[in-house]
Formats: sequence, structure tokens, C-alpha cells
Amino acid sequence: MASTPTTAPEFPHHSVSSSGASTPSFSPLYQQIKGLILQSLQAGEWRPGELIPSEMELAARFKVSQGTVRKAIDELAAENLVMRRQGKGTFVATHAAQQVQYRFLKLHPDTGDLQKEGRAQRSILECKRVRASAEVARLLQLKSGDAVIQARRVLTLSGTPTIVEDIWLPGHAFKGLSAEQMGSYQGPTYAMFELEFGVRMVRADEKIRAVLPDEEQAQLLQVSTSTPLLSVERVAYTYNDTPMELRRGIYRTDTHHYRNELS
Amino acid sequence: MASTPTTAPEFPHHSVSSSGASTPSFSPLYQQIKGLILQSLQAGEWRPGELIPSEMELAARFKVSQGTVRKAIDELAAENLVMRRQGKGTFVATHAAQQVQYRFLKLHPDTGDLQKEGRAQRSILECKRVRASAEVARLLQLKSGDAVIQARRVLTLSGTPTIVEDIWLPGHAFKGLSAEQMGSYQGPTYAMFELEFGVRMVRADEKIRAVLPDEEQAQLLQVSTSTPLLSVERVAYTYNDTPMELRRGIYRTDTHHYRNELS
DNA sequence: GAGTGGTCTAGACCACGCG
DNA sequence: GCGTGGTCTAGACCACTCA
Repeated sequence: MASTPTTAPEFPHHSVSSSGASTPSFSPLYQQIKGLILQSLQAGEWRPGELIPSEMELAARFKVSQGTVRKAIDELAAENLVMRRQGKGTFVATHAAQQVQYRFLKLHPDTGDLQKEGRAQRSILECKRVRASAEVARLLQLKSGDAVIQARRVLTLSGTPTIVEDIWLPGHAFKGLSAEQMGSYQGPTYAMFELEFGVRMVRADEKIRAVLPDEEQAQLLQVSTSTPLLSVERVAYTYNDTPMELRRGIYRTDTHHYRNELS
Repeated sequence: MASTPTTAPEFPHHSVSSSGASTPSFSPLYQQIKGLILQSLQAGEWRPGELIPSEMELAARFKVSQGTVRKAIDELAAENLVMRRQGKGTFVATHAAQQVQYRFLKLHPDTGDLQKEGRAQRSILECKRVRASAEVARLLQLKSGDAVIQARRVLTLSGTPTIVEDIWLPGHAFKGLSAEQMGSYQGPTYAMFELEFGVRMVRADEKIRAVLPDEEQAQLLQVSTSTPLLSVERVAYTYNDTPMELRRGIYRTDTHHYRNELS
């Protein structure tokens, strides 16, 4: 059925490669299926944590074989957008109730143990509506002067203030976000974003530098202004590579380190 | 043929899950095939950059279907151990002649462009045979006092000394490594390790901190001792998770940053 | 026992690289 | 035109989960 479907498919099969075209112009079926599933995820047809239809059902819906759906889901699972569980089904990934508490936080305690040094204690210093500076606007793909929510908080690990973070969020998507909301929610902030605003962060880029703190940062972290600290600038993206958060964090690295695995 | 092979296979098919056993004790065929291919890679049956047998040939050799070999190779490719090229074949991955010049170096220039700011200029300060300290021995899984090669070098990017690195290598595997050898080789040092010592680094762990340089480091990087710098401790591994290099780098981050992608 | 994802197979055809 | 990896299919059976 691959080459001559009798029932009209809603998506192009193998589009004939145009003669002198320069762009790729060829997309395997499973990529098209992946795109369709992605659309459903993005549209909220299935919410974070929920079960999506079985491979057989999706195969029937899209009029392809189970193997093709499988390959599409394989890629989505590799990108951490869904989670497969043998015997149960495939679930929409969520930052809540996950295997690791903070998926995007790569700061680990020096002393062996995993990141289970108790939950990080959050302290929200401010959360206000402001206008985007040129740089914030650029990184969030907004226009200068657009409304953004700006928040500052301190994370305390094992009783030591270790991280001070400034967070910028597009105003339109996070309308009404309050300091109370940020402080009271138990669990990852990204899980709260899913629940309260329907915004799922699926990937992020970080730029890391060594810096000295300014007076205020030094005071918040209880270190001197000559203590070297890690500066971590993170841009987090939802589906479609749309940036939805800018985060500038300053990390103490006297008892913790940023861990990275290369391959 | 999967369940009742008539010709005796050299590897266990589905080993019957022992009754009250606690360990997994079940390995899919493709994982066993992957293990066999891995052994050949490790044994040097095919050298870095070389073509490995086609999927059909391997399927015949191992008496399984092409699809099973494909899945094994898929995983090896995902781990960057081999590289597939449609129409040509599957090649053993190499640090030489790769798409990115330095696969494990995550330092990028701030000003947009890719890492093509010209090649890094290397300056080897020393390269000597010493005895492993307790900590070096622990990280390289050697015994305290075992012979190790210790080297120090400075990398200059765009005319600015940006990185000073101390490198420790197990003496037994890198016998005869000289400062000349480290300095004269064109291209990634890891490529030289492949060529000269048959040691392939396949993955690495990094621990990152912010530090202040000591007098010597400051002088080498032409900064003051109060300039915050990135400390990057890397342990690089060959096959079988065997550590083969410890590297302690100090990075200037005034014109560059450490880039990381999370997902 | 029914349903899910996971493995394995065999065969067909497609896109690519190269002689 | 041939060989390579890449896609797609259809069907069988296995391992896991849960009622």
C-alpha cells in the first residue's frame, strides 16, 4: 500500500523529488507520522503524563503499518518527548513525577550520592511584569518592549544558598504568574508551567562562564565578591524550537559541580 | 530460526530466564550481536576510519537477519562508535577527519561563527613520566605509584592563550609518548592517540567549576590571579568504560563560553 | 487472558555513491 | 548497474502489566 494508496491519505507519501530543486524534498513516511504525532502533542490532544494511543491504533489512524509508527515513536522517545513502558503503553513526557527530580539542572553534590540531598529549598525574591530589554527580546524571539515576567529566586541545597537565578518568561504565555505561585508549588518549576500554563519545556541550550558576583549576588549566596562562580545562561524551548524561558543562574561550586557527559 | 537453530550458534540465543534469579538474565539477540561487533572493534579487527562489513555480510556471519544486525548497528551509531553512510557503508568512528574538529571540546567563541576560528595553536610545556598520585590513580583506575605520563600544554585560540591543560595518561598504554609527538601532530590529539597508540576515546565525563588561577596558570593565560576561570576535569574512556585519560583544563571565558545542549 | 510495547524475520522497494 | 544503507510492510512470537 505504500506506493499506491487507494484511500486518499491526508499527508503526502513520497513526494516526487522535483527535478532541479535544491532543498532536500524527501521525507520518509515515519518522519511524516512523527510530525503528525508531534502536532497532536503540541495541540494538547494528550496532556503531559497521559497515555497516548497504542501503536496499533495510531497505525490504523494513519493508515500505515505498526512498524512505521514504532519508528516514529522511537525518535520521539529518544528526544524525551514521550516515554515508553512495556506492557502499559506510551506516555507523554512530563517534568512532574519523573525519574530525576530536575531534568535540566546539572549541578551535582561533590560527595558521591545522587541528587537526593533533599529537595531544593526555593525562595522567591521578586516576580514582576516588565518590558523586554533588547537582549532578552532577542533571546526569547520577542520584540523589544514586549511584556515579560521577570523573577528572581534563590535555591538552597543542604542548607547552603547555592544558586541565584533570574528568570524571564514571555508575558503572553505566562499571564498572571505570581511569586506565590512560584514559591508554593511542590516539585519542579517546569512541572508547574505544564500544569498552570500548558507550557512544556522540551529542550534547552546553556552557555557557561566563570564570573565574579556583584554585591547583591554575593550577599544572597553568602560569599565574597571575589569568589569565582559559575554563570549559566539557559534558553529553554517548547515544541517547534520556540524559546519560552530565559534563565540566568549563578552557581556556587565549592561543594557542587556542573556535570556533563560527552559522547 | 530464532528459537531452534539447527547449526550450533557461538552465542546464546534466548537464555531461559532462570526461575528465582534476581538479575535481568535476558538479552535480546541484537544486543548480543552488538556485543560481538563491539568485541571486533575493541580487538582492532577494523581500524578507525575503516569500512566494516556490510549488514548482509554481518547477518550471514552471525546467522541472523539483516534487521537484527541493523538494530545492533543503529545503537552503535547512536553512541558514535560507528558512522553510517548511505550508499557507501558503515565506518569505524575516528577523531581524525571528522565533521567537527574537536568532538569533546565544548568551548565556543561568543561571536556567532562555528568553531572554525582557525585551528587551536598548541604549545607543549612539558611531558614526563611520573608516578600516579592517589587521586590520579583513583580516577584512572590504577594503583597509587603506577607509571603515568603527565603533560601540560597551552591552547591559543585566535591569538589569545585560552586554555591550559594538565593531562595524565596510563604509562603502560602510552609508553614512549613525547612532547614532540604531542606538539607536532596536526589535528586532534585524540586522533594521534588512535594512530600512534591504538587507543580510541569513545566517551567522557566532565566536572565543571569556577576557580581562580594559581600564579603559573594566570601567567600562562595572561590574566590576573583574580580572574574567574572555568575548571574542567575530564575523564575520557575507551571501550568497556575503561578510563584512559584524565585532563584538568582551565578555560578563559571572556571571549568564549562552554556550550551545552540539554534534552 | 487480553493488551501493550519489544524482538525477530523475510521480502520488497527506494535513495545514494561509484565505477 | 551494482552494492550499500534506508524505508516499509506483514506476521509471528516474547516479555511485561493488570484485571
